[in-house]
Amino acid sequence: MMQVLRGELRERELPFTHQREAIAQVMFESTRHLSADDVAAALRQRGEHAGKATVYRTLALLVELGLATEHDFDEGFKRYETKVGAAQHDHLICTACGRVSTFQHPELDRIFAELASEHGFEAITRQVKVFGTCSETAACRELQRAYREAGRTS
Amino acid sequence: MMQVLRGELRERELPFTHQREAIAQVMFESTRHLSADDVAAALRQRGEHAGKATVYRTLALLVELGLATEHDFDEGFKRYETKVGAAQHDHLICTACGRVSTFQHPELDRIFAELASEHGFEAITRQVKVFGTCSETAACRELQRAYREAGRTS
DNA sequence: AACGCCGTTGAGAACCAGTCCCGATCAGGA
DNA sequence: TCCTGATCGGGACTGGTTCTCAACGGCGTT
Ligand SMILES: [Mn+2]
Ligand SMILES: [Mn+2]
Ligand SMILES: [Zn+2]
Ligand SMILES: [Zn+2]
Repeated sequence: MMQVLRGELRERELPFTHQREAIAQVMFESTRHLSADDVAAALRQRGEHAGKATVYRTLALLVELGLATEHDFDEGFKRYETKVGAAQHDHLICTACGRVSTFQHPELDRIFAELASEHGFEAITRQVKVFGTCSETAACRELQRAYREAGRTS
Repeated sequence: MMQVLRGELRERELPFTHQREAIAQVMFESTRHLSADDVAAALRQRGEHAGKATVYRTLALLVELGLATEHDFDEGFKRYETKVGAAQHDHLICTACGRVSTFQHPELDRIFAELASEHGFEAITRQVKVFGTCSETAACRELQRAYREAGRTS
């Protein structure tokens, strides 16, 4: 797993440093959406440390190498997610409780491929996010009801 | 057109101020994706003025009222776009030249409606963005070629 | 037309995620 | 082991956005 990173770095003649290894380790071992602070905290928890500039630089590098993706869930900061051994998926974000759930839809790949070729566009990445309210908590369900009623009358 | 704003504000018992009118005017008269600075500049050009706090507050209000949408095209700041008299659409963003083009796909609405009901989710807004390279300029087309070749070999 | 309530406005300070600086350190090939 | 160029990191800095709070202005009432 770490060999993937080693290989990508060697290919570009970039050094495989302790910090890059540790940060990649944190990313590869989690399936969650981690902020830069989350990564720094995870490092501390294993007795490692990296300056915040290095954390940001390395996360950007992992994205560049195709080993992670960057997300903005409208929280005021970015989150990162491993792409190693993970299926492509998109996100549903609950604006009430903040929960992020994922989905895969078999038709989306085809649709975006069609769109790109129609527009003479070479698609590299896509961001598909649906914001709304989930039904996990009573508060979220309450907001769902309120929103549906408002939609009917306005 | 301005009556739409007047009505939404009255309904919520919010005052219809000169600044809100001027900023909404700027938004409604443009079909482009405007930053807060763009809005302030457009105001200046018509001899009007609003403090930056007011610009941000009013843009957020227009989004809240359903009269505008907010976009993040990874430029480090947000952009806003009128929703009054505009068809729903999504965006293709060229990471080489920054151009943003739009598209509509007839199947997307159905797909997101299905997804939402499958997940017990009440969808309010969606953000669909495709990042890549367009074919508008020679530089963009050059990057398209480079990217396709890299994709074949890596 | 004047009054009064209360939300709005605006100049600037504050905030904060992310970037930059640059001297010390390190990876890794010779 | 040596050498060199890239990386690291603490802290300063940036810039978009939000906050503060006294002055102001809608707008319903009288
Ligand atoms: Mn995810
Ligand atoms: Mn648009
Ligand atoms: Zn929820
Ligand atoms: Zn382009």
